[in-house]
Amino acid sequence: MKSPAELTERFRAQGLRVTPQRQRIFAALYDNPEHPTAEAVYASVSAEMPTISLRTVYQTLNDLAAMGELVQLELGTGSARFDPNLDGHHHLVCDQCGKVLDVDAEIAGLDLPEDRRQGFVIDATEVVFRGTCPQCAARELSSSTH
Amino acid sequence: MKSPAELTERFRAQGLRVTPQRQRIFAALYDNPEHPTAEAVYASVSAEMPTISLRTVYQTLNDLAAMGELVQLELGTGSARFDPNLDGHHHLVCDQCGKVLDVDAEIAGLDLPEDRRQGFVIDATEVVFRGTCPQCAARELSSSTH
DNA sequence: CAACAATCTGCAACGATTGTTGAGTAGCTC
DNA sequence: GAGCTACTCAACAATCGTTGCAGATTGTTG
Repeated sequence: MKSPAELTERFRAQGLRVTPQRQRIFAALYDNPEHPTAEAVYASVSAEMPTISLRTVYQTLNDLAAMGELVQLELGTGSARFDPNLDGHHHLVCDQCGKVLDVDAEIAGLDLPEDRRQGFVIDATEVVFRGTCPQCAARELSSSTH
Repeated sequence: MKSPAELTERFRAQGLRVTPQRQRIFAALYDNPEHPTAEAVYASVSAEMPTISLRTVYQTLNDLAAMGELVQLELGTGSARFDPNLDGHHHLVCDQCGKVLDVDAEIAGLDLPEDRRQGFVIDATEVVFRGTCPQCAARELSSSTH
């Protein structure tokens, strides 16, 4: 994702204001480009700015998503996750704990032939690999041998 | 998905009872193998059995999902959708209206190489094509020329 | 610096789903 | 067909993630 400075410019260019809250959110996303939930971003920013509201975090994340500066993922893990990585890529999702990791591999043949699109205009193609992460697998193992 | 008669057997085999409510739900899914939400199934069954409760529909759909007789899809469309089609297949999702269609095409090369799995045990691979369905595209067009 | 509009916050509300309770109904087995 | 027990219903509450709202606050522009 863009640097906080670049995002600041983009916000101004759109007539959006650059508040301290937003700057902290930019920084939090830039420092920690995982797939945070809104709650996670809130927790991170709250540490430095205890008065910020969760509402503001949602607001800013939505603004960023609307501008295409991050992607909102809906992976059925309960809450939305925001992905600052804009390069086309795919995800590994742990069904146990909801963890999301990026897949570092090209996946070929993802183009849906015209005659299979049923009239849809396709904007994005996502591949989700669901399974169990190493930590959860270990936890399962230890509880079953117990 | 299995026929109502087969589901009846499977329920009995599991020690679950086969009530008229459940039978109607089986039939509704069998007749109309779209990707209904719980609410949609409820609406469909309510037409014939006005006293059925949404609670019962959720219960039965969850039972079916637990038995593997249908798949619960989480596509970020607000509510869960239940997919009676058990063959490995993929989905077209309309970002505007939330409609979900099956993709009738094999997609090759979906195997994630061992060295890209980051320790995950992969159970399932889903491909989601997101875009705009013909109806929503038409609606957009007519409202913009207006 | 003043003024205006955008933003922030705290709280209430929302939609989807599940828990609970208790009373009534009715599968299923013998 | 009787009895056990699962199931259903209804009504309501609660949960969780997210968004709407009102009033106070504050970037930003001239």
